[in-house]
Amino acid sequence: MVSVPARRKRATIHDVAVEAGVSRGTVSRVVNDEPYVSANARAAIEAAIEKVGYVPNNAARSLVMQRSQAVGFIVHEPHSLFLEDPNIGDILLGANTALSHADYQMVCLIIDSDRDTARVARYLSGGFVDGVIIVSARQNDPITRVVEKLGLPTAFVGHPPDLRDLPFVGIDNRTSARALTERLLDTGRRRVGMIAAALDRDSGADRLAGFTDALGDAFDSNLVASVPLYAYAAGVAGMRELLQRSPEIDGVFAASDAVAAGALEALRDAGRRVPEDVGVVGFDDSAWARRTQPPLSTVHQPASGLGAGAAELVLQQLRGEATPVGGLLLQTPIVWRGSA
Amino acid sequence: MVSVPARRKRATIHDVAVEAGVSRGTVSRVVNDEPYVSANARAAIEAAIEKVGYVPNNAARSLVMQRSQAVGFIVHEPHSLFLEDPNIGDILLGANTALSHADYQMVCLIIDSDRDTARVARYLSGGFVDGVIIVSARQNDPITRVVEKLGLPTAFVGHPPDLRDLPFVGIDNRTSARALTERLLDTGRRRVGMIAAALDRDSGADRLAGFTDALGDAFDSNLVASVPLYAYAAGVAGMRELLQRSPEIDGVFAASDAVAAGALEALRDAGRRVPEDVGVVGFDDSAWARRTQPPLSTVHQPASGLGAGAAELVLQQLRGEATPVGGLLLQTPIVWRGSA
DNA sequence: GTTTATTCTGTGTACGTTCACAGACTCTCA
DNA sequence: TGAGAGTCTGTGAACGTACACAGAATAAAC
Repeated sequence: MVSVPARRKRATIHDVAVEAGVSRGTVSRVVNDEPYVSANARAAIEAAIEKVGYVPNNAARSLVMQRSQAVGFIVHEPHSLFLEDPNIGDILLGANTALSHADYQMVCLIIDSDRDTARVARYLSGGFVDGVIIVSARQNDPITRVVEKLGLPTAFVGHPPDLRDLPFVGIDNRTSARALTERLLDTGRRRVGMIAAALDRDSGADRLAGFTDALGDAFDSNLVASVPLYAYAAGVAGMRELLQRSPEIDGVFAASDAVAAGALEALRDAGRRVPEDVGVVGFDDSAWARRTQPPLSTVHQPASGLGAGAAELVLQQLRGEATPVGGLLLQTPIVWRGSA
Repeated sequence: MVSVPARRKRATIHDVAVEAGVSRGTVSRVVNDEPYVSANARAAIEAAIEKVGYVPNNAARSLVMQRSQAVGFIVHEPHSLFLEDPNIGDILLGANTALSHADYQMVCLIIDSDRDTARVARYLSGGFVDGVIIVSARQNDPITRVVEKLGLPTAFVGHPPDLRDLPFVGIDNRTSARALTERLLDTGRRRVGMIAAALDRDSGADRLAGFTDALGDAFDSNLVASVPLYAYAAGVAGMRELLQRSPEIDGVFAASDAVAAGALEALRDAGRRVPEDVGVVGFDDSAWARRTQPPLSTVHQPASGLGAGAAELVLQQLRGEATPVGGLLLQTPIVWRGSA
């Protein structure tokens, strides 16, 4: 007669205790690396753990410890953005690496509809996570409110404009834009313009401010075209506008790589050579940057660093440490390629 | 004197019971939508839940139910792939959507080093997840072995060559390649070649097989160039080789969009016009396809469908249902753009 | 040899659920 | 009226762990 190979029950701390001839408490102390365990007992318990194949039950541990050892990673974007924004994948990876290093698990929470919002809010209230990382929060975001009400340790990647006092990690758009523009000026360009984009966002406004900083007295508002989005088509339109207004233009700072790629097309159409006639720089070091002809000089987004930084900010709070006020601003190295 | 705003304790099922004047059991029945609850009691309990802000504690529930309501999403790739492969993000999204619809949570487990392998193996053994979705498993993968040993419900996105009997979801590379090639032939091309890539992978071999199927007797091995990787540079090299061997070539099936983009460059260098002189088709419908000049005709990868399919496969096993043998092969629509 | 400190160990309780069981209350029908 | 079926409700376990506490063993000091 063949016995049914019933799903073998997992070994508990009690099984280990019996096997090693000690009590639950002592096993618990060994498992949690606490002092006051004799060498004998420790050896016996370690052997017993190995023998019965013991792995601590997380649910039981969570229940008694009142924490889950998990951190939520909330992305509040339409699905399509995951495709378009190559950074989100790297942010996720960076956060995941930092969290797992600290023995925390990362749970992906993706919000794409109002139904999702409710589900995630419920999830957060359920104590499933000890903290959250929020990517691209919206202004007056319901999730942000839930998190605030629960007092959950939080870190934002990029910060919502209405919540300057919560911990966040971002890049210093203004300083980076300034450095990039200065480098462009150093190559001998005389008439440098900018295609500014998304001025309703912090990032867009700060990049323009950095450009203005770099030009100082030489700033000429006639050399700035403003487009609504960080998009290819917007770049084409913005460049045409600049060419019309200032045909003698010889340098362009595009607010993003996609915008820069569009600018390249408009310049090509207008018969200008890049970089000979006009130098072009982008921002983001996205996939665009390496695929344009010539490849773009741009500013590298330290995406995985952003993720790791946000994770670290959450972990700090979890450990009860203070977080830096005003957020964490990351360095953004300039990548010089062929376009300027 | 100001009282310390102590972290407010979460309401338990017991609090609800007291508030509603019933017992824990009855509340549990309402929460879990079980029958045999009077209308009175139900109303009182629902009001009480609202009032005390009760949300079930997952750890306690997991402990007694012996399950976690979570599914692991395992990606076994170097970090860089997350950047390069736009599909992984969509697969993740598709899986996440399907799982959360069934009230399961998705936990991201990314393996990038041997240390990660050990960590994830330990995690899986810890009963943190009820099932797993594995993306791009390797041959003889230690994680696959752990999963098998634990008898964890599993689904692969794309299947490792050595595990044909486990549930998987993939695309029908062969049929898709055949359909694409036939369509290319239908446009009147006489000498159609292929840049085959990654023949050591299922996908690469199947795409070549589909090409061969479509050509039938007209197949000419002289018109096939084989390159090691799905990469741009490989596409350039492959196309040069084909042009040298068969200068009269007027159609090319590139094994991926990246390869096709490389082929486009090689054709441009050789002074051939696309699509007038040579028709080019790619595979994947990746970001490349829309950025080349002209944009590529290609086969669309139903990435989010793959994720959703894998999730469904795991959920089926979780419900105790049978899974389709031989895996799930998804339809791949042809996207006809300017390159052929 | 007694006291005192130090190291080690076992036990009971609590965490917040679900589930099986037993009992109470309503109906219906003979 | 009483038996039986169907509906509803409360109670006591159990899940596997951490932690506080009490107590035993050992070592050190007088």
